[in-house]
Amino acid sequence: MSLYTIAQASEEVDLTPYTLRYYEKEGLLPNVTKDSAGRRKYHDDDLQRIGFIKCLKGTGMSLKQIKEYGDLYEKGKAKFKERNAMLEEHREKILQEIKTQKKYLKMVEAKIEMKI
Amino acid sequence: MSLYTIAQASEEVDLTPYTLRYYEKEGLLPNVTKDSAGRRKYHDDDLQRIGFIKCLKGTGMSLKQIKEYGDLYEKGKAKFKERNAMLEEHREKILQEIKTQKKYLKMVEAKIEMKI
DNA sequence: TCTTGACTTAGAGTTAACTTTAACTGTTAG
DNA sequence: CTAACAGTTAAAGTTAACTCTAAGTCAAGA
Repeated sequence: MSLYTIAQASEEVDLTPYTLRYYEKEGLLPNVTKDSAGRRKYHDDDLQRIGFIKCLKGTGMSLKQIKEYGDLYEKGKAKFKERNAMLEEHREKILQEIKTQKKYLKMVEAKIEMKI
Repeated sequence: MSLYTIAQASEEVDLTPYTLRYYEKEGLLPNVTKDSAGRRKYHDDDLQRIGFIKCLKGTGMSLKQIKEYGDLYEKGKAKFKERNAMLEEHREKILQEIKTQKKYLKMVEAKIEMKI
């Protein structure tokens, strides 16, 4: 299968239909098409894009920034540099965040071991 | 020094005075005292507690849950088991989150390397 | 044909976590 | 003594990211 209704796409990417429509309204999913009755049809490309949106969001990027990234993506090669710079900056943020999480993990473990 | 005004405490823990008052209102800081003029005085204990709140919050625990944990903490030894169970569950959540972050990091790095 | 159910829209409502405002009080420097 | 300042309170406002409602459309099955 390579076309999905909103319910199927929703299932596939584990986001509610509400959220998918919201992302689209916010301009994060510019390529979702509609059938003759006006119902959304999601393509594999759309699902991949949603997967990457979830990745960016899950690592703390705001929807606003994700839209900026997506907008650059839409402009193709012309904006490749700018787009990759965003990703590289974000990569650093993730690395930093993992470090912080590890530090916090140690704090929680210390508290567990404290037994008071 | 071992007593801090709200401004000093705020500086120390890197949260605004607004946030400190808000945390207190939400019951997360039950031991902050006031001087004769009604102004808050933060003790080292309070700062430590705020530090641990930041740890829990930074690893995705909601203020509501943090309050629950704090409330158990206030009950001392009586609630030690329950409290530690919370921490151990949270520990698993952090471990899972670190895994997810690493997966997402790989996705971002793959996208950077893609050069398209 | 009727009705059921999944979709559509615009716009309102919700939640968490702050953040600010307004009106006020007590402390301190000149 | 007084002006500036740092604090106080209750309550309203803000923001991000959903989440839901209401009113309507369309296709498919009994």
